[in-house]
Amino acid sequence: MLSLPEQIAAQLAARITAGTDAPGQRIMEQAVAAEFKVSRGPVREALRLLEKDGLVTILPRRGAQVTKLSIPEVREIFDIRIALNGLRDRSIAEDPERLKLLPALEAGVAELARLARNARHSNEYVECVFQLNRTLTGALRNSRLRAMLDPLAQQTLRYSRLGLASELRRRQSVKHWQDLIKAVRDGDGDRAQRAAEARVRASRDEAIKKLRELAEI
Amino acid sequence: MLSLPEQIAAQLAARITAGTDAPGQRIMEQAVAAEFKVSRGPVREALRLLEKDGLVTILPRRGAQVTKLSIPEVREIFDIRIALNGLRDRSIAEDPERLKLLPALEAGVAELARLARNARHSNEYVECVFQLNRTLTGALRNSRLRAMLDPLAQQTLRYSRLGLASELRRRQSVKHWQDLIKAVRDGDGDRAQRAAEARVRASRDEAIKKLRELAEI
DNA sequence: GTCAATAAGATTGTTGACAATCTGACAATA
DNA sequence: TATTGTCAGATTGTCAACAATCTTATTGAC
Repeated sequence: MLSLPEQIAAQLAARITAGTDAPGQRIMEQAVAAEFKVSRGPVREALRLLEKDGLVTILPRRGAQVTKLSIPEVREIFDIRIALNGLRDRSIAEDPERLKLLPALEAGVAELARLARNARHSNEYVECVFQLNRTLTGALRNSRLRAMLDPLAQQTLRYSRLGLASELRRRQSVKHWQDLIKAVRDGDGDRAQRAAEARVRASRDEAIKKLRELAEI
Repeated sequence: MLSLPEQIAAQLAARITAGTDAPGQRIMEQAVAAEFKVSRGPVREALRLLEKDGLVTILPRRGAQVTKLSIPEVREIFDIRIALNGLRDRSIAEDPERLKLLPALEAGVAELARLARNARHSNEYVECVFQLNRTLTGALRNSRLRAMLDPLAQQTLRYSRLGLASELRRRQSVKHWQDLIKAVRDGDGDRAQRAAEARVRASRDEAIKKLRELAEI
């Protein structure tokens, strides 16, 4: 069961990733406390949890605001994801029990391939990628890497939902996922790492290109 | 100026990295509050800060304890450091303003080389490595990577102080640092990343070997 | 008209008390 | 003897009020 602060954090996180709460918007303890019918204590803690995930920024004596993401910051997040997803997928591929994961991965990638072919399924596609990543991250033995990856995945969700990936890009991405599956099946950590890095790197370049276009308008 | 929770967290962190507070030891809010002559609120927040750094583990309804580090967990921390230090040093080497850093780096590595030659300077050596890492991490433009590296550096300090590095290992490490400096001077991100990865990887293998020996006794 | 000083209001930081939950010991039962 | 139930003490979780600080609007001087 989730603690009170965790419940509050989860609800606020959903709003932020969905875009209901816009970047830069202030979040006041009092207001949230009133809304959830609790005192400010748990709300304070919920905001600290969200800060850990990078979804809000806490300014001393000035409260919390929904984190604004500049292009260099988005780039930095992607660069970190390249490094850590590479490590994650290498660990998975070298795990003796990796074969248990394969059915779920294969099903996820097959679904992904289906969704990638139709531009209208943009939201489902994004959701499917998120779930695939969750499957992999959840399979990690030790939890420190997972604790670092989860916030990054949530951050990524924030702008993935803007529909930044072109159809060409999505097909390329499916290819990378298939490479990864093969590497996991063979227990080839090097190849798994390279496939993950290539995938996130391509994702980064596409996202930044799109964000630049958006910024010019 | 540091906030009250930050001050408390800093003092507790110092005790933990110094080993005064042993792994597994419970930390009770009441006791800490009494010691620092504050109420439990700021102490609570300080413990949350330490949890973010991985120095304490918070168990629901059971308070905080100094994080215990198993060998697989230490290995995981090193693996993450390989990935993120690689990214860090690549970013530094590709930064147009990297040349400003060189004097400080060169001085630090010269000092390191001096300390590496004498086994008695083990503590100073560890401290010098820590400072070199701080110099590099502090030079990062964006802060998210820094926010991830700082806790890892602090964790590393916990077992570096056990004197795990042999003299041979330290000389090898100096070599890696020198490679890094050259790569930074040349603006060669690839080489900087490889040097960093090699350094931390060697550090990991040595530390794990030593920990296994310690575990057997 | 612009800028700085000031004061009122709003918001976060801290406190101490109360409520909910957990731990460990002891006793009752099979 | 082993297991389960209960109880007291200890500890964390939550709350509401107070203090410290910041923001904003207003006033006055230049």
